[in-house]
Amino acid sequence: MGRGKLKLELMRNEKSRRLTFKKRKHGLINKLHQLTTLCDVTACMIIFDDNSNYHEPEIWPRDPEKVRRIVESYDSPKSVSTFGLSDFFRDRTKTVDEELKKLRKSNLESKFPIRQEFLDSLTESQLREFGDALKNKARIAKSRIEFLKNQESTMKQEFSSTLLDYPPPPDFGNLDRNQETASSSSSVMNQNNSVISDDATNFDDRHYCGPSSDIMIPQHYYTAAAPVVVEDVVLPPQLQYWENDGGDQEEDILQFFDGSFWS
Amino acid sequence: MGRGKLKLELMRNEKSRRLTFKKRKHGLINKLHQLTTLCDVTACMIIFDDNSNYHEPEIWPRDPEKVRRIVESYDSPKSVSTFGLSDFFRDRTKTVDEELKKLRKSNLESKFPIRQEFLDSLTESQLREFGDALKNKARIAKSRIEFLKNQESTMKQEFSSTLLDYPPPPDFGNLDRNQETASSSSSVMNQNNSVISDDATNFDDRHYCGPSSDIMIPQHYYTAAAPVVVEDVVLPPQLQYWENDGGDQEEDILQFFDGSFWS
DNA sequence: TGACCCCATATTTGGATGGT
DNA sequence: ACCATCCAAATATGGGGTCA
Repeated sequence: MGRGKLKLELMRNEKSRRLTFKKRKHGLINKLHQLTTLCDVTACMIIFDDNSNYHEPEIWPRDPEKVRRIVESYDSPKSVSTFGLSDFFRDRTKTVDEELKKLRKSNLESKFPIRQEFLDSLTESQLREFGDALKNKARIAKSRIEFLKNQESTMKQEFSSTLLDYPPPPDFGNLDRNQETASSSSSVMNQNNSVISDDATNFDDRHYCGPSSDIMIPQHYYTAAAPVVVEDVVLPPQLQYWENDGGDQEEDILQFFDGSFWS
Repeated sequence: MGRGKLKLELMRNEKSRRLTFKKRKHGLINKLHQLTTLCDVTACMIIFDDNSNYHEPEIWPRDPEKVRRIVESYDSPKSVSTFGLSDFFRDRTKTVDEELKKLRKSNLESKFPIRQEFLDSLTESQLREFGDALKNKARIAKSRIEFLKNQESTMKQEFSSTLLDYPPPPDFGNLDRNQETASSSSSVMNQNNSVISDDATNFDDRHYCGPSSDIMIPQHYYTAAAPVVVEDVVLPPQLQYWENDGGDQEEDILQFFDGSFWS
């Protein structure tokens, strides 16, 4: 016996259809989970069981917040300003929350560079989540850049070459509902943990991506290319093994910290 | 040989990781497609390839419009008013579009009941799409109802029993940017293709769901229960086989037309 | 690099059965 | 109705190859 081959059409038998639905749904979610962890990609899925009433949609990841985040970054160009790294700081436990809030404030006050102490303070899972938030942010900015690039090229402005000029440091206005202003320097890790000081040369293939904060970034700054400032950052203890692993994959977690995403 | 067992962790080898990603992504999309067609559910998936640059997110279904629709109905309570059946009428070919526009107008002018000619005019795939749109609409209204039910029960109003009173016919204001007003009657198929005339009795387990149009529905009407008007509708030719099939599954397509969704 | 093909095995899953 | 378990067939997919 075993089983017969399966035609790709709606299953006529209600009972087996429901059973199959549950089995396959489970398998599908399992496989999506595998895909994301095996290949380090972010993904989400929404499944409505239209037939059974009184049933919530099945989603993956389980956390609706994550789904929302992914979905938002999917149609990012429309909602750049509404997505913020602050999402990462939501729904923390009280103590961790306090600690992070403090860290965040100090982080903001020090004008956006990612601080060594900040990274050190995170557990691995927090760091992963932080990385995800950065990924989302990077994607949003990147798609925005692409969008504006296309817009620019179709407009065929004769001034397009001037876009590569070094823009004046943007003033991002009030941050975190306080009254300080911040400079435009943005700090990210690079792959070999070395220093690349900002000499304001060869930045033609990099783009300013804005600070990691949920503030509204003036649109025209996205159109301008700017050098990426890279500081020397030591990996936090939770990720040290990525360094010493000897494999060719240490960029896995670091990748979104370096400039390759923006090339 | 063959292959070794696979640990559920990030694949260290970049090459095989990318390869696996492609294979599994394909398999996943395939399986999602199978799930939806086999079990008649609506689902969507978004996969970002964070590592490779210059790459759009992979989505399923292919049509971004459909993804958008599903996603919107996922967080429906926030966007009830922005989702409309009119989505179904977008991106048609010119001729079909004209025809449908006409049909739509006549449909609206006849105050929302689904017209026989309208259903007849659709191809099977169009009909399926139409069904999907209805499903979405139903889901949105249903979740709205659930939300308000909960709201109501938590408020523990002493007037809650009055919610079952028959509400006055709502005036939905201007429709389709024209100046006509419409009655509240909503027409749906029922399972055995028979007539259930509106006698305004035993409607306690049904709820008014609003017309199938992208107009803003006054919120308080959702809180009121109302009878569902059901007219006699013959299945369009494309779906006749569902009737004569003799199986126990003829409700498969009809289900979202009858009132069972609202019980 | 990507697109396909092969193949041996790992994994999924229809269908049946039994329990509640 | 649901759920768990079993089993064998069907499928997915690592790893390797070839071609362009």
